[in-house]
Amino acid sequence: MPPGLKDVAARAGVSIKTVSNVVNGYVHVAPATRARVQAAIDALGYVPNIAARQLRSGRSGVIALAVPELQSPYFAEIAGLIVQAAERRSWTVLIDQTDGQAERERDLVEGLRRHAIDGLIFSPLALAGEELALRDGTPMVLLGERVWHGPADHVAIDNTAAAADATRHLTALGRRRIAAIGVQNRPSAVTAHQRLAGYRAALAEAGLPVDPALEIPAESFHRADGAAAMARLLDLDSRPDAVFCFNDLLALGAMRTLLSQGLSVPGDVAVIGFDDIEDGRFSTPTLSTVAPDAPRIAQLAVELLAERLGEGAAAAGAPRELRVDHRLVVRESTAG
Amino acid sequence: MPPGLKDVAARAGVSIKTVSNVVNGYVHVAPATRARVQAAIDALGYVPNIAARQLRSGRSGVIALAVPELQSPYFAEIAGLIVQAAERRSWTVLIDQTDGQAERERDLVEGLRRHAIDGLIFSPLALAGEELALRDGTPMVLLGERVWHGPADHVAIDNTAAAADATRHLTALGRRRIAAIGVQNRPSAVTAHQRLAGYRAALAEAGLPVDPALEIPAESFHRADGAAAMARLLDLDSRPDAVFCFNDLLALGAMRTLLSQGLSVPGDVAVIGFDDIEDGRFSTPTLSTVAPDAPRIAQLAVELLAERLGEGAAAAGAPRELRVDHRLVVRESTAG
DNA sequence: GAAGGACTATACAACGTTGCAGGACTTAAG
DNA sequence: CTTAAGTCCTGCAACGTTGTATAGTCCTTC
Repeated sequence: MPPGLKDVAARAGVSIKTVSNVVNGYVHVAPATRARVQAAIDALGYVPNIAARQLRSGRSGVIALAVPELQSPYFAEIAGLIVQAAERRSWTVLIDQTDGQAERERDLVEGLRRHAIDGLIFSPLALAGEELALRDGTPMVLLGERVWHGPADHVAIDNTAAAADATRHLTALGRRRIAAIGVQNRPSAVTAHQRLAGYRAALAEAGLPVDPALEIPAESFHRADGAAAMARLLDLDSRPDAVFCFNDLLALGAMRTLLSQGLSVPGDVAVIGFDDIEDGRFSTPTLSTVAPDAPRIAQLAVELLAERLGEGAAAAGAPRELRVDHRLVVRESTAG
Repeated sequence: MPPGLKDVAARAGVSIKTVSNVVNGYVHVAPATRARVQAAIDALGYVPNIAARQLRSGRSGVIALAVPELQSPYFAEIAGLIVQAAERRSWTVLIDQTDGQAERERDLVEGLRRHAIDGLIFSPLALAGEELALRDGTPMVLLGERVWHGPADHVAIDNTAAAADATRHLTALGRRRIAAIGVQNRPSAVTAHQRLAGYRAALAEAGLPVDPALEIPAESFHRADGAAAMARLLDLDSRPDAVFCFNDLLALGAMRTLLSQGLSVPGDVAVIGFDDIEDGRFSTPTLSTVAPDAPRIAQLAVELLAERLGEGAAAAGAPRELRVDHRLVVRESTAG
């Protein structure tokens, strides 16, 4: 029903291939012919059929982005930024939610969509290591720490250093009983492991003991988990005077528990989070946090993919691991 | 490079079409043949090529969802729900951010992707009315109030009634100077118009005057806009004792300004929002709001699209407009 | 014992596009 | 004047899939 090259060609009185050449900006087309073809294109409202183009060329112009969940502000922000970065290369981004389920992550890597996408930007939660190696030739960029050594590029901040920075900020304020919220034991929870490591390192640096009772696990990284974890901390004989939460949502949940118990933040307990989501800039009190350079993460992820998709040279190089900066953002929840 | 029907057929010693029949679950295939073909499929790791399938059938199995911005929790939630609903029909959702720019909305409706998607769920911000009529045969479902009378289905809550409910809640608490934040004059800002209408209706109902000084505009519906609008209200000679914000982000921003000025919520000023995003359940104080039945909106939108995509009958019916329920959620920001 | 139907499998064409090979013509170089 | 190079355009084949048409086999049923 919609017009194809054939219809345009008929109207302009040229061959199908010539129309194709005009559409693709091939140089050796006489200006007069080009104009005539263009007029026909405009008149008919011709739009190239992507499916046919892809079938022919193998490229779809679509990259997939797989994140655990869009509802989480951090991932929503990253997604938005990646869409913008991809747009500059006129790529379309197909966003997938894995809900952190291994099965869905696997489906994505192996599954139906394999032909439909040129590349994949993946923020794995459940899958770790070699399981991801299943993927065939399609280039993949992983967001987050390097969890395996297959042929995929990585873009991440230095989680351990960043967590240490956050914790060090608390020790510098003179806090002595500093809790951590967000510990996860699953082997694939690399991010949590590294933030825990950074936390412990900063404690050691300040000569403070590591107290297992202050390291609170969290099933997932949502406000409710943070609220529940804080409640557990308040049940302790001697409650902490500061908390480092492995992300901002946990921190917001923790603050909610503190404030609803009549405690003051940062008076009684200082709270610091991780991610610098917008919520933390408008909460009461505003939330101190560690801000990863999210725009840069997005930009680099897309660039790495573009290199892999580029012709020859860079396409086959060794997997790369790129570090992105982070910075400490001090707000009311830890400020004097 | 990846195996096709041809390769599977060769390995199983059958025709290409027979493999196709097995893949598509055609009934009249002898069990033995089916098993042999399936074995070949598994052995080769065959995955159907969607592009070819689409080229042949005209259907891509992809629907597009266009929202103003993913960063906004309400849209992120809707997007997540729609992805889930679409998954049950094994559709893939292509999420587009329009950033509320007319041009991007237009591109989407007319543009390149026209062939690539079977249907479109659209939450328009900048475009109104007949401009959307440009779209050819592709079915479209609009989220939000009916802004035109072209051939598209609509799914929305009754914004006017919901806004009146929120405002009525404030009058019932005995508040007399009730402000509104989020007024927009653009003709396409239908949602804002209707919430304003509901607000005014509830004031009238309570015998309160409409005071233009209390109707504060907002460029967009983000926390920063809410914070700025609240600051303007606090500059008034006599400040309001309650605020109805047209969404929760505005409300969170407004609360931030109030609390940072040392005012109490709801003691000095009661605040109510709209959307029931998660942030409001963990803010301090927790935020009263109007909760649209988002899961139902998502479900209906996908169902309507499915009907239009279905064979014959329902596909060509008159455009429908579906109402979804909402309910008032009272939390600390308005509770005694 | 013949006619009809259900079952099983195949071949061919087509979807809309682009790469390749090549033809016809023009201009520049020797 | 011949050859080479450049320009402009065209036809054919192929990408991987599925709908239609067809044909052979086997089982009913009268």
